[in-house]
Amino acid sequence: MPARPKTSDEEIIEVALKLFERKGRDGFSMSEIADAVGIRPPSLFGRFKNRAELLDKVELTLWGALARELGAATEAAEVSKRPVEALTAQARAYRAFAKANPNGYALMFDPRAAQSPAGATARAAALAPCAPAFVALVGNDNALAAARVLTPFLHGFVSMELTQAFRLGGDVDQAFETGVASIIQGLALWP
Amino acid sequence: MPARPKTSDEEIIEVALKLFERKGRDGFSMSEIADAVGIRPPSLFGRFKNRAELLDKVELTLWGALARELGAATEAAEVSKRPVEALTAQARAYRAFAKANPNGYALMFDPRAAQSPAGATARAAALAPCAPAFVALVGNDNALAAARVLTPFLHGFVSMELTQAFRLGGDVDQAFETGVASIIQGLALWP
DNA sequence: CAGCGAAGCCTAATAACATTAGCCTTCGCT
DNA sequence: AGCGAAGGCTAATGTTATTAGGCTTCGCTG
Repeated sequence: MPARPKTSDEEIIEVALKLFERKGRDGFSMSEIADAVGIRPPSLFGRFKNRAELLDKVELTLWGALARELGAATEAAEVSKRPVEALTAQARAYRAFAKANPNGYALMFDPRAAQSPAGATARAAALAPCAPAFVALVGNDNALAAARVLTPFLHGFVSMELTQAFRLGGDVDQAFETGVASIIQGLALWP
Repeated sequence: MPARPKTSDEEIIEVALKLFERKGRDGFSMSEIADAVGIRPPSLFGRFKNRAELLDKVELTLWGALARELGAATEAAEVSKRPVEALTAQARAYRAFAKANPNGYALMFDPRAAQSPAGATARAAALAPCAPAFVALVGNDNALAAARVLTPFLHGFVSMELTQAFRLGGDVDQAFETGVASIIQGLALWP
Protein backbone atom coordinates (compact mmCIF):
# COMPACT_ATOMS: atom_id res chain seq x y z
CA MET A 1 0.00 0.00 0.00
CA PRO A 2 2.69 2.54 0.81
CA ALA A 3 4.49 5.10 -1.26
CA ARG A 4 8.23 5.84 -1.06
CA PRO A 5 9.13 7.25 2.35
CA LYS A 6 11.77 9.94 2.46
CA THR A 7 12.75 8.94 5.95
CA SER A 8 11.79 6.68 8.82
CA ASP A 9 10.52 7.06 12.36
CA GLU A 10 13.84 5.80 13.64
CA GLU A 11 15.82 8.36 11.69
CA ILE A 12 13.58 11.13 12.95
CA ILE A 13 14.03 10.02 16.53
CA GLU A 14 17.77 9.86 16.06
CA VAL A 15 17.90 13.31 14.54
CA ALA A 16 15.61 14.72 17.19
CA LEU A 17 17.80 13.23 19.88
CA LYS A 18 20.91 14.84 18.47
CA LEU A 19 19.26 18.19 17.93
CA PHE A 20 17.88 18.01 21.38
CA GLU A 21 21.15 17.15 22.97
CA ARG A 22 22.89 19.99 21.22
CA LYS A 23 20.40 22.80 21.48
CA GLY A 24 18.43 21.88 24.56
CA ARG A 25 14.72 21.70 25.08
CA ASP A 26 14.08 25.25 24.01
CA GLY A 27 16.37 25.57 21.07
CA PHE A 28 14.71 23.05 18.88
CA SER A 29 11.46 22.93 16.96
CA MET A 30 9.50 20.56 14.82
CA SER A 31 10.58 22.63 11.83
CA GLU A 32 14.22 22.01 12.57
CA ILE A 33 13.69 18.31 12.85
CA ALA A 34 11.72 18.27 9.63
CA ASP A 35 14.46 20.22 7.89
CA ALA A 36 17.10 17.86 9.20
CA VAL A 37 15.41 14.79 7.75
CA GLY A 38 14.37 16.50 4.53
CA ILE A 39 10.62 16.74 4.90
CA ARG A 40 8.16 19.50 5.72
CA PRO A 41 7.02 20.17 9.25
CA PRO A 42 3.40 19.07 8.89
CA SER A 43 4.53 15.70 7.58
CA LEU A 44 5.92 14.91 11.00
CA PHE A 45 2.38 14.80 12.30
CA GLY A 46 1.61 11.88 10.07
CA ARG A 47 4.23 9.91 11.95
CA PHE A 48 3.85 11.27 15.46
CA LYS A 49 0.67 12.49 16.98
CA ASN A 50 2.35 15.61 18.25
CA ARG A 51 5.55 16.96 19.61
CA ALA A 52 4.99 15.34 22.98
CA GLU A 53 4.76 11.91 21.43
CA LEU A 54 8.00 12.40 19.57
CA LEU A 55 9.68 13.46 22.78
CA ASP A 56 8.33 10.36 24.46
CA LYS A 57 10.04 8.25 21.86
CA VAL A 58 13.29 10.11 22.33
CA GLU A 59 13.01 9.61 26.03
CA LEU A 60 12.46 5.90 25.65
CA THR A 61 15.54 5.65 23.48
CA LEU A 62 17.55 7.35 26.18
CA TRP A 63 16.29 5.07 28.94
CA GLY A 64 17.32 2.14 26.79
CA ALA A 65 20.77 3.59 26.39
CA LEU A 66 21.11 4.18 30.12
CA ALA A 67 20.07 0.62 30.82
CA ARG A 68 22.79 -0.57 28.49
CA GLU A 69 25.44 1.54 30.22
CA LEU A 70 24.46 0.32 33.64
CA GLY A 71 24.45 -3.25 32.39
CA ALA A 72 27.97 -2.82 31.05
CA ALA A 73 29.14 -1.44 34.38
CA THR A 74 27.55 -4.38 36.11
CA GLU A 75 29.42 -6.91 34.04
CA ALA A 76 32.72 -5.37 34.94
CA ALA A 77 32.14 -6.12 38.61
CA GLU A 78 31.49 -9.49 40.17
CA VAL A 79 28.27 -8.51 41.79
CA SER A 80 27.61 -11.37 44.14
CA LYS A 81 31.02 -11.14 45.72
CA ARG A 82 31.59 -7.43 45.65
CA PRO A 83 28.35 -5.50 45.74
CA VAL A 84 30.09 -2.37 46.98
CA GLU A 85 32.35 -2.26 43.97
CA ALA A 86 29.45 -3.03 41.66
CA LEU A 87 27.31 -0.21 43.02
CA THR A 88 30.22 2.19 42.86
CA ALA A 89 30.87 1.28 39.24
CA GLN A 90 27.20 1.66 38.41
CA ALA A 91 27.07 5.01 40.14
CA ARG A 92 29.99 6.22 38.04
CA ALA A 93 28.37 4.89 34.89
CA TYR A 94 25.15 6.66 35.78
CA ARG A 95 26.91 9.96 36.25
CA ALA A 96 28.96 9.50 33.10
CA PHE A 97 25.82 8.87 31.12
CA ALA A 98 24.19 12.01 32.45
CA LYS A 99 27.23 14.12 31.67
CA ALA A 100 27.45 12.66 28.19
CA ASN A 101 23.78 13.45 27.52
CA PRO A 102 23.00 16.51 29.62
CA ASN A 103 19.90 17.67 27.83
CA GLY A 104 18.70 14.18 27.24
CA TYR A 105 19.12 13.31 30.87
CA ALA A 106 17.03 16.29 31.88
CA LEU A 107 14.35 15.12 29.47
CA MET A 108 14.22 11.68 31.03
CA PHE A 109 13.11 13.15 34.34
CA ASP A 110 11.04 15.98 33.00
CA PRO A 111 7.63 16.18 34.64
CA ARG A 112 6.06 16.95 31.31
CA ALA A 113 7.50 13.93 29.60
CA ALA A 114 6.23 10.37 29.38
CA GLN A 115 3.72 9.37 31.92
CA SER A 116 3.27 6.63 29.37
CA PRO A 117 3.23 3.00 30.46
CA ALA A 118 6.14 2.41 28.12
CA GLY A 119 8.06 5.08 29.98
CA ALA A 120 7.41 3.47 33.31
CA THR A 121 8.53 0.12 31.98
CA ALA A 122 11.68 1.60 30.51
CA ARG A 123 12.54 3.26 33.79
CA ALA A 124 12.15 0.07 35.71
CA ALA A 125 14.18 -1.81 33.14
CA ALA A 126 16.99 0.71 33.34
CA LEU A 127 17.42 0.09 37.03
CA ALA A 128 17.17 -3.69 36.72
CA PRO A 129 20.92 -4.24 36.23
CA CYS A 130 21.51 -2.72 39.66
CA ALA A 131 19.09 -4.94 41.52
CA PRO A 132 21.46 -7.87 42.16
CA ALA A 133 24.01 -5.59 43.77
CA PHE A 134 21.45 -4.13 46.13
CA VAL A 135 20.20 -7.58 47.01
CA ALA A 136 23.72 -8.76 47.69
CA LEU A 137 24.38 -5.75 49.88
CA VAL A 138 21.26 -5.51 52.04
CA GLY A 139 19.22 -8.58 51.25
CA ASN A 140 16.11 -9.10 49.22
CA ASP A 141 13.72 -7.39 51.58
CA ASN A 142 15.73 -4.19 51.83
CA ALA A 143 16.88 -3.90 48.25
CA LEU A 144 14.15 -1.54 47.14
CA ALA A 145 14.57 0.70 50.15
CA ALA A 146 18.33 0.80 49.58
CA ALA A 147 17.84 1.69 45.93
CA ARG A 148 15.68 4.55 47.13
CA VAL A 149 18.63 5.99 48.96
CA LEU A 150 21.34 5.72 46.35
CA THR A 151 19.24 6.44 43.27
CA PRO A 152 17.83 9.75 44.51
CA PHE A 153 21.33 10.80 45.48
CA LEU A 154 22.62 10.01 42.02
CA HIS A 155 19.75 11.74 40.31
CA GLY A 156 20.01 14.75 42.58
CA PHE A 157 23.76 15.00 42.27
CA VAL A 158 23.91 14.86 38.50
CA SER A 159 20.90 17.16 38.18
CA MET A 160 22.57 19.72 40.36
CA GLU A 161 25.79 19.26 38.50
CA LEU A 162 24.13 19.75 35.14
CA THR A 163 22.35 22.87 36.31
CA GLN A 164 25.54 24.20 37.82
CA ALA A 165 24.09 24.20 41.27
CA PHE A 166 27.46 23.52 42.92
CA ARG A 167 28.78 27.01 43.16
CA LEU A 168 30.60 27.05 46.45
CA GLY A 169 33.87 25.77 45.13
CA GLY A 170 35.57 22.52 46.01
CA ASP A 171 36.21 19.46 43.89
CA VAL A 172 32.91 18.18 42.52
CA ASP A 173 34.38 14.91 41.26
CA GLN A 174 35.66 14.19 44.70
CA ALA A 175 32.37 15.18 46.28
CA PHE A 176 30.71 12.57 44.12
CA GLU A 177 33.11 9.84 45.11
CA THR A 178 32.83 10.79 48.75
CA GLY A 179 29.06 10.85 48.57
CA VAL A 180 28.73 7.49 46.89
CA ALA A 181 31.14 5.92 49.35
CA SER A 182 29.43 7.46 52.33
CA ILE A 183 25.99 6.37 51.24
CA ILE A 184 27.02 2.83 50.44
CA GLN A 185 28.78 2.68 53.77
CA GLY A 186 25.54 3.79 55.41
CA LEU A 187 23.62 1.09 53.56
CA ALA A 188 26.11 -1.55 54.61
CA LEU A 189 25.19 -0.82 58.23
CA TRP A 190 21.64 -1.95 57.69
CA PRO A 191 20.55 -4.96 59.72
CA MET B 1 6.37 61.84 37.37
CA PRO B 2 4.25 58.72 37.34
CA ALA B 3 0.70 58.04 36.31
CA ARG B 4 -1.73 55.79 38.18
CA PRO B 5 -0.52 52.20 38.18
CA LYS B 6 -3.18 49.53 37.90
CA THR B 7 -0.95 47.05 39.66
CA SER B 8 2.56 46.57 41.01
CA ASP B 9 5.55 44.39 40.26
CA GLU B 10 4.97 42.58 43.52
CA GLU B 11 1.38 41.78 42.70
CA ILE B 12 2.36 40.50 39.30
CA ILE B 13 4.99 38.25 40.79
CA GLU B 14 2.50 36.93 43.32
CA VAL B 15 -0.08 36.23 40.67
CA ALA B 16 2.49 34.65 38.38
CA LEU B 17 3.63 32.43 41.23
CA LYS B 18 0.12 31.20 41.91
CA LEU B 19 -0.71 30.66 38.26
CA PHE B 20 2.55 28.88 37.85
CA GLU B 21 1.99 26.66 40.82
CA ARG B 22 -1.44 25.69 39.62
CA LYS B 23 -0.93 25.20 35.92
CA GLY B 24 2.71 24.35 35.65
CA ARG B 25 5.37 25.77 33.41
CA ASP B 26 3.51 25.03 30.22
CA GLY B 27 0.01 25.95 31.18
CA PHE B 28 0.59 29.58 31.75
CA SER B 29 1.26 32.55 29.51
CA MET B 30 2.01 36.22 29.78
CA SER B 31 -1.55 36.83 28.62
CA GLU B 32 -2.96 34.94 31.55
CA ILE B 33 -0.85 36.85 34.01
CA ALA B 34 -1.83 40.13 32.40
CA ASP B 35 -5.49 39.14 32.56
CA ALA B 36 -5.17 38.17 36.18
CA VAL B 37 -3.82 41.56 37.23
CA GLY B 38 -6.12 43.49 34.93
CA ILE B 39 -3.72 44.85 32.34
CA ARG B 40 -2.92 44.00 28.74
CA PRO B 41 -0.13 41.61 27.86
CA PRO B 42 2.26 44.11 26.25
CA SER B 43 2.15 46.26 29.36
CA LEU B 44 3.98 43.53 31.23
CA PHE B 45 7.00 44.28 29.13
CA GLY B 46 7.21 47.74 30.56
CA ARG B 47 7.78 46.15 33.97
CA PHE B 48 9.80 43.08 33.07
CA LYS B 49 12.22 42.82 30.22
CA ASN B 50 10.71 39.55 29.14
CA ARG B 51 9.14 36.39 30.38
CA ALA B 52 12.46 35.02 31.57
CA GLU B 53 13.03 38.00 33.81
CA LEU B 54 9.62 37.60 35.38
CA LEU B 55 10.34 33.95 36.03
CA ASP B 56 13.62 34.92 37.63
CA LYS B 57 11.73 37.09 40.07
CA VAL B 58 9.32 34.31 40.87
CA GLU B 59 12.21 31.97 41.42
CA LEU B 60 13.89 34.40 43.79
CA THR B 61 10.69 34.68 45.80
CA LEU B 62 10.59 30.92 46.12
CA TRP B 63 14.18 30.63 47.27
CA GLY B 64 13.42 33.21 49.91
CA ALA B 65 10.45 31.19 51.09
CA LEU B 66 12.51 28.01 51.24
CA ALA B 67 15.18 29.76 53.28
CA ARG B 68 12.50 30.84 55.72
CA GLU B 69 11.16 27.30 56.10
CA LEU B 70 14.58 25.87 56.70
CA GLY B 71 15.30 28.58 59.22
CA ALA B 72 12.13 27.74 61.10
CA ALA B 73 13.04 24.07 61.18
CA THR B 74 16.46 24.99 62.50
CA GLU B 75 15.13 26.98 65.40
CA ALA B 76 13.20 24.01 66.74
CA ALA B 77 16.42 22.02 67.28
CA GLU B 78 19.38 22.87 69.49
CA VAL B 79 21.82 22.60 66.67
CA SER B 80 25.12 22.44 68.45
CA LYS B 81 24.02 19.65 70.72
CA ARG B 82 21.83 17.70 68.37
CA PRO B 83 22.93 18.13 64.78
CA VAL B 84 21.31 14.87 63.76
CA GLU B 85 17.90 16.06 64.88
CA ALA B 86 18.45 19.44 63.28
CA LEU B 87 19.39 17.96 59.91
CA THR B 88 16.47 15.56 60.07
CA ALA B 89 14.07 18.40 60.78
CA GLN B 90 15.55 20.46 57.98
CA ALA B 91 15.29 17.54 55.60
CA ARG B 92 11.61 17.18 56.42
CA ALA B 93 11.06 20.89 55.99
CA TYR B 94 12.80 20.78 52.64
CA ARG B 95 10.60 17.97 51.43
CA ALA B 96 7.47 19.61 52.78
CA PHE B 97 8.30 22.80 50.96
CA ALA B 98 8.79 20.96 47.69
CA LYS B 99 5.53 19.10 48.05
CA ALA B 100 3.70 22.29 48.90
CA ASN B 101 5.10 24.04 45.82
CA PRO B 102 5.64 21.32 43.26
CA ASN B 103 5.82 23.42 40.14
CA GLY B 104 7.64 26.19 41.90
CA TYR B 105 10.22 23.76 43.19
CA ALA B 106 10.82 22.48 39.69
CA LEU B 107 11.31 26.06 38.55
CA MET B 108 13.95 26.69 41.19
CA PHE B 109 16.17 24.04 39.70
CA ASP B 110 15.30 24.55 36.09
CA PRO B 111 18.36 24.84 33.88
CA ARG B 112 16.68 27.57 31.90
CA ALA B 113 15.97 29.71 34.91
CA ALA B 114 18.14 32.24 36.67
CA GLN B 115 21.79 31.97 36.05
CA SER B 116 21.57 35.45 37.51
CA PRO B 117 23.94 36.49 40.32
CA ALA B 118 20.88 37.17 42.45
CA GLY B 119 19.78 33.60 41.90
CA ALA B 120 23.12 32.22 42.99
CA THR B 121 23.07 34.37 46.09
CA ALA B 122 19.54 33.28 46.93
CA ARG B 123 20.49 29.63 46.58
CA ALA B 124 23.43 29.99 48.88
CA ALA B 125 21.33 31.92 51.39
CA ALA B 126 18.65 29.25 51.38
CA LEU B 127 21.12 26.64 52.52
CA ALA B 128 22.76 28.87 55.10
CA PRO B 129 20.45 27.82 57.96
CA CYS B 130 21.71 24.27 57.59
CA ALA B 131 25.38 25.11 57.79
CA PRO B 132 25.70 25.04 61.60
CA ALA B 133 24.24 21.57 61.79
CA PHE B 134 26.70 20.23 59.23
CA VAL B 135 29.57 21.88 61.04
CA ALA B 136 28.42 20.40 64.33
CA LEU B 137 28.17 16.96 62.78
CA VAL B 138 31.37 16.64 60.75
CA GLY B 139 33.43 19.70 61.59
CA ASN B 140 34.18 22.84 59.69
CA ASP B 141 36.43 21.30 57.09
CA ASN B 142 33.97 18.61 56.09
CA ALA B 143 30.76 20.60 56.25
CA LEU B 144 30.61 21.44 52.56
CA ALA B 145 31.37 17.88 51.52
CA ALA B 146 28.69 16.58 53.88
CA ALA B 147 26.15 19.04 52.51
CA ARG B 148 26.98 17.68 49.09
CA VAL B 149 25.78 14.27 50.17
CA LEU B 150 22.56 15.14 51.90
CA THR B 151 21.43 17.99 49.65
CA PRO B 152 21.64 16.02 46.41
CA PHE B 153 19.73 13.21 48.05
CA LEU B 154 17.00 15.60 49.13
CA HIS B 155 16.81 17.26 45.77
CA GLY B 156 16.83 13.94 43.97
CA PHE B 157 14.26 12.39 46.23
CA VAL B 158 11.72 15.17 46.03
CA SER B 159 12.30 15.59 42.31
CA MET B 160 11.61 11.94 41.76
CA GLU B 161 8.65 12.12 44.03
CA LEU B 162 7.20 15.09 42.20
CA THR B 163 7.64 13.43 38.85
CA GLN B 164 6.14 10.23 40.16
CA ALA B 165 9.30 8.31 39.56
CA PHE B 166 8.68 5.96 42.48
CA ARG B 167 6.48 3.40 40.81
CA LEU B 168 7.58 0.16 42.32
CA GLY B 169 5.30 0.30 45.33
CA GLY B 170 6.32 0.56 48.95
CA ASP B 171 5.89 3.40 51.39
CA VAL B 172 7.53 6.50 50.00
CA ASP B 173 7.27 8.44 53.25
CA GLN B 174 9.11 5.69 55.02
CA ALA B 175 11.68 5.48 52.24
CA PHE B 176 12.41 9.15 52.84
CA GLU B 177 12.84 8.73 56.56
CA THR B 178 15.01 5.69 56.06
CA GLY B 179 17.11 7.46 53.47
CA VAL B 180 17.70 10.55 55.58
CA ALA B 181 18.59 8.47 58.60
CA SER B 182 20.91 6.23 56.64
CA ILE B 183 22.73 9.12 55.03
CA ILE B 184 23.16 11.04 58.25
CA GLN B 185 24.40 7.88 59.88
CA GLY B 186 26.92 7.53 57.08
CA LEU B 187 28.05 11.13 57.60
CA ALA B 188 28.44 10.58 61.31
CA LEU B 189 31.08 7.95 60.55
CA TRP B 190 33.35 10.51 58.94
CA PRO B 191 36.68 10.98 60.68
C1' DC C 1 -3.47 -4.99 -17.10
C1' DA C 2 -6.88 -1.43 -15.21
C1' DG C 3 -7.57 0.77 -11.19
C1' DC C 4 -8.71 1.01 -6.01
C1' DG C 5 -6.96 2.56 -1.73
C1' DA C 6 -3.88 3.74 1.53
C1' DA C 7 0.61 5.57 2.92
C1' DG C 8 3.23 9.55 2.93
C1' DC C 9 4.10 13.84 1.36
C1' DC C 10 2.88 18.66 0.28
C1' DT C 11 0.89 23.63 0.51
C1' DA C 12 -2.17 26.67 2.83
C1' DA C 13 -4.58 28.04 6.78
C1' DT C 14 -5.36 28.59 11.96
C1' DA C 15 -4.46 29.78 16.48
C1' DA C 16 -1.60 30.82 20.42
C1' DC C 17 2.43 33.10 21.93
C1' DA C 18 6.08 36.47 23.04
C1' DT C 19 7.56 40.58 21.83
C1' DT C 20 8.14 45.42 19.33
C1' DA C 21 6.48 49.93 17.67
C1' DG C 22 4.11 53.86 18.30
C1' DC C 23 0.64 56.51 20.53
C1' DC C 24 -2.29 58.42 24.34
C1' DT C 25 -3.18 59.79 29.07
C1' DT C 26 -2.32 61.16 33.57
C1' DC C 27 -0.06 63.99 37.04
C1' DG C 28 4.03 65.63 39.92
C1' DC C 29 6.77 69.50 39.43
C1' DT C 30 8.27 73.82 37.81
C1' DA D 1 -0.15 76.63 32.51
C1' DG D 2 2.35 72.98 30.93
C1' DC D 3 6.63 69.78 30.39
C1' DG D 4 8.05 65.07 30.84
C1' DA D 5 7.95 60.66 32.16
C1' DA D 6 5.56 56.58 33.93
C1' DG D 7 2.35 53.31 32.61
C1' DG D 8 -0.99 51.88 29.79
C1' DC D 9 -3.16 50.57 25.16
C1' DT D 10 -3.89 49.00 20.27
C1' DA D 11 -1.89 47.19 16.27
C1' DA D 12 1.64 44.71 14.01
C1' DT D 13 5.43 40.99 13.58
C1' DG D 14 7.41 36.68 13.63
C1' DT D 15 7.61 32.04 15.44
C1' DT D 16 5.38 27.92 16.90
C1' DA D 17 2.56 23.75 16.81
C1' DT D 18 -1.08 21.82 14.58
C1' DT D 19 -5.18 20.95 11.27
C1' DA D 20 -7.40 20.67 6.62
C1' DG D 21 -7.43 19.14 2.21
C1' DG D 22 -5.36 17.52 -1.84
C1' DC D 23 -1.76 15.10 -4.93
C1' DT D 24 1.17 11.09 -6.00
C1' DT D 25 2.93 6.67 -5.84
C1' DC D 26 2.42 1.72 -5.90
C1' DG D 27 1.05 -2.90 -3.91
C1' DC D 28 -2.71 -5.51 -4.57
C1' DT D 29 -6.88 -7.33 -6.52
C1' DG D 30 -10.30 -7.85 -10.46
